[in-house]
Amino acid sequence: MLSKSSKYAIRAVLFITNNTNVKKKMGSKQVANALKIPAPFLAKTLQELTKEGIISSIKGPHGGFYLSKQNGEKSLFDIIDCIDGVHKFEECFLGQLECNDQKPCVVHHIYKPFKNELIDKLKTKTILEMATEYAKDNNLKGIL
Amino acid sequence: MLSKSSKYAIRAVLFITNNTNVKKKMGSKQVANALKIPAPFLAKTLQELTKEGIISSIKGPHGGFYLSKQNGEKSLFDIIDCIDGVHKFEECFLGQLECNDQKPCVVHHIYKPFKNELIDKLKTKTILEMATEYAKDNNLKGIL
DNA sequence: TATAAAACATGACATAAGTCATATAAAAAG
DNA sequence: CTTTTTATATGACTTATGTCATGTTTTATA
Repeated sequence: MLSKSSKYAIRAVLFITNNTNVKKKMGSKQVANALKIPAPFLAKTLQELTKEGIISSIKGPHGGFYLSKQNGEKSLFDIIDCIDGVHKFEECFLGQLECNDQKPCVVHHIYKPFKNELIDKLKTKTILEMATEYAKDNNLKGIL
Repeated sequence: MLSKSSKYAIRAVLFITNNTNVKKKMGSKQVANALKIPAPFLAKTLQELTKEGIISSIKGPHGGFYLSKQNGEKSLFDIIDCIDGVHKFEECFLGQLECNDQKPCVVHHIYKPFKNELIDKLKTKTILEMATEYAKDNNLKGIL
């Protein structure tokens, strides 16, 4: 469903959220290592996110990527929109051109509520909230 | 999530189920036209399904693809297994190497029940049952 | 038995997705 | 003001997926 780029982006942003602040930035290679993601590929992705204002970056020594307060108010949906575009969620699970309550594909009534719940969470929760939830569910203590 | 091939295959098999029998077969081009699927591509896919015994075919004039009684007892999961392989369903929605109840990704608890319900339906219901359900939900009368 | 209709088989081509490499620009630090 | 560190920008390369084209085999039918 999501492209690898989007998946990488989401995981990277959550990681950056939980491990940086304005004082303590992080290079793309560090993130790539921690998440086992190909480094040059992630670098490009992080740049796109920076351009869209979803994360922040500073060049030069002790530079790197970090999350500003403003950045934290964005949503994971914004990330997907930035990388893949939104249409990902509008397609029928089985690829039917038309698929709705009147002309449903054979898994429509299973897929629809999942999709709605998913989109709702991705849109409603902020990046900061998501990162906090992640840290809690995985028993991570504070900032690294 | 599913590849285009799998989606094409599932839709084609359901269509064939509802529109053929041993006496009345159907060419791959007809199916392709009806479903707006690229014809030569579908032809290849239908051949793979035939080889796996998921659908049946007869060569020569008035030949074509059709569903035998035996074929109808297979499941949509068998189709996916044949085309994509099963691992499609084993991956984390966000691509984490490890993702389970102890170390969940941020949408794990939304994705998991959906996946379970989906797999259960795809495995449990026969092709024939699925095709019947489809026809009913879409108000299709009998065989074409 | 010759012809035609269809599946079958193979492979070439196109496109997109993902990966990697190189060069440039900015900024901190000495 | 030079060096070093890091982001930024660009593009080449690889792989997988999807699309299309060609020829071969089988079988009904005339």
